[in-house]
Amino acid sequence: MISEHGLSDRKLKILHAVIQNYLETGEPVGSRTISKYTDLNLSSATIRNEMADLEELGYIMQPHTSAGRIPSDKGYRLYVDMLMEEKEQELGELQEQMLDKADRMEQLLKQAARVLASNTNYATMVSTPMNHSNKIKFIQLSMVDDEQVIAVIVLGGNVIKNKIIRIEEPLSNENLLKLNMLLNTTLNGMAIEEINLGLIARLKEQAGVHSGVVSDVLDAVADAIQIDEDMQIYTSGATNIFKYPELSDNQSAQEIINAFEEKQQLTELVTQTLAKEENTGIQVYIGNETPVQNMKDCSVVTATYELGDGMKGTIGIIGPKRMDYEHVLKSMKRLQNELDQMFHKKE
Amino acid sequence: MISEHGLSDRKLKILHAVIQNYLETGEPVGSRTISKYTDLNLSSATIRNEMADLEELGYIMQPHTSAGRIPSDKGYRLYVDMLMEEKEQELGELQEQMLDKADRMEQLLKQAARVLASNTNYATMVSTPMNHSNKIKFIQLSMVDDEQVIAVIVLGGNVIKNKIIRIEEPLSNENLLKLNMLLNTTLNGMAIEEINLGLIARLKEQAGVHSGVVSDVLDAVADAIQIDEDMQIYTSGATNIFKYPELSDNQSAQEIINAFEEKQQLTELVTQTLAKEENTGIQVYIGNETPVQNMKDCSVVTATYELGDGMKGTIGIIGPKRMDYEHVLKSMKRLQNELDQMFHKKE
DNA sequence: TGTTAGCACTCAAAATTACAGAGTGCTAAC
DNA sequence: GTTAGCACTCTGTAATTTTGAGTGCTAACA
Repeated sequence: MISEHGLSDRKLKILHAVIQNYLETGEPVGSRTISKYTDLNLSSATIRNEMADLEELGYIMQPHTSAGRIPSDKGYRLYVDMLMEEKEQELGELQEQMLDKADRMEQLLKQAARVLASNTNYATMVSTPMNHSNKIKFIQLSMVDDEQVIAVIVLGGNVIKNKIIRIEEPLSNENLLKLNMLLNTTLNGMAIEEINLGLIARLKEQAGVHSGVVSDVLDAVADAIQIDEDMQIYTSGATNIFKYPELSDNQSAQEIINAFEEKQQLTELVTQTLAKEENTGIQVYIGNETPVQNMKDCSVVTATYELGDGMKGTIGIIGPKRMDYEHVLKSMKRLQNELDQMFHKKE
Repeated sequence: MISEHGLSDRKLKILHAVIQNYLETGEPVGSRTISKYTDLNLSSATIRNEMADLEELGYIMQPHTSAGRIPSDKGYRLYVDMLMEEKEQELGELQEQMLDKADRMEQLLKQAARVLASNTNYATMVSTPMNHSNKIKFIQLSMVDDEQVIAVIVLGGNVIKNKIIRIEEPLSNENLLKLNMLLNTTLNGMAIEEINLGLIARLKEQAGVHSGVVSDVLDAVADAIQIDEDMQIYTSGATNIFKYPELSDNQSAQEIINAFEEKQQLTELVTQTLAKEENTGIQVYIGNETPVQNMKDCSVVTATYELGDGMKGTIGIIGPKRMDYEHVLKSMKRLQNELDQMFHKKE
């Protein structure tokens, strides 16, 4: 039985065994181990021959001449795509842990990252939902005192933006009312992309003397769409990488932790994840496949969750290439579901 | 010449030399090194005698029997308090680097942490200013749609808080106006501590049917004072600790980095720093003196900066005990000044 | 009396050696 | 096609030696 990757059934079984064994131990695995580990009833010598083939095909490799084999990125890829079966796992526990402190979204997401990290023993990240394409729901200007006006802008998913605007001379109540009216009638229900230069010019014209204020308000609106501005990323368990010797040398550890501290790179990961639409929304990057160069020695698993409003956020798990993919994918799916549920319950 | 610590001038010079040398190299320093390093013109044997005394007095210690000496916490303390002279340093550069991207306070502080980290090669943190004791400047309720009201609260230092409040039935414009009036006349200019139960009861009574909304607004106000809620801590250069072998073993590195990731402990550090008022606002914690247990093998230097409005924030530098105190203190003072300047300029 | 030269001693770190064990590839026999 | 067997390779570890920096102490010196 040969499928498109050109591997015999027996080779597949051996590859599977090598990878599973390596996932557990983190040590190169030799032919003798496999010959006992599997139900193939083959001698180590036979296994050796097969393994030599598998190495030639690029699925496994030797760290040095007389060591066992470890999976290559290609090997992991085949494993994740085809070989792995998903584990069963006890449910409910995660949810309980999460509902515990979940009074605010921010807290909730932080907590989610934390639970996921302690649940998997890998490093995790959760991004706040992003207003991908969003509509203005409400705009309001109010005088704070004689010199300052505050602009409050509410967007689709109840995302709120403020801006304090300095003015030279106080606005009369009447004028304030007019401005509010003008802004709301013109902009409400409008998607941010629809606000173009023509519209802006028209608005300013109608605002007359107060065109300065209008342009400040529009600045605030512009800020609101700035993705990086309003996307927060919560991380947890970065130090988990120290549990895996292959990632704990100073060099790798520094790179990974740096990526976690300066969230810049994680932002990129989120962006890429959201861009690439897949069925389940779950993606696995192995080694060099990752969009984040600092994590080239890791595997990265990402998933998206939705708020219904078109708001999407990302969950990520970062661990060694020999991560427990079955467990991770399972946990990921559960968290995804639970976040979905929670947000829809709140809705 | 003997001062209150009971050390002869010569012993002081030797201690100074030991510490300075150790700061540079990170290696235990021996008597022969000192005898060459100083202008005392003493033989190594004499130095040895003095060093034995210094060890007995607890200022220096030996990692093992036949090694040189390293400073103890007590030794560092003496050094920081008395021995150290401040270095001259070229000015201007830091400011330029900072003004670069400083369009918003958040960005500014992030940038400050970053600059400080790259300038000192230690890990740094900057906390956003906190409204220690703050007054309500302005409250405004507005209808977003038929089911939701948004409450905007502006506090002393232009800190803005929002809360979206669900209501069962729409408020009429008139009622909204009344409520706004009521809230503003009652609460404006009021310090948060002044809002007590009596006041709340009175407010609710006056609000009549809408007492529910009032209590939601007050909840939002309560949130506003929650320190932890609105204090953000930005960190940078956590990976700098890997530059110092004495902190790079897995154990210590994990602890420190964990403190940086879960900001909880840093929050404590900030609180303590703000509580303890000193002349310059700069404090040095050496080893076990630190309020953060995870950093017991480090030295922590903190400073506060002010926004004039009674808003205070904290800057922190975390490094090995053998950190370059002169440089650090200098940098700290400069950053302190520059933040002060910037915020007052903006004011 | 304080300073110094000299020496025996200590200890950690580095280098050296030896050894065991895991694993391989190849060959020859089944 | 499978397997047993063997020679060979390589790593990791443990044991051992070497090296060198540094100390404390003693005795001589100014």
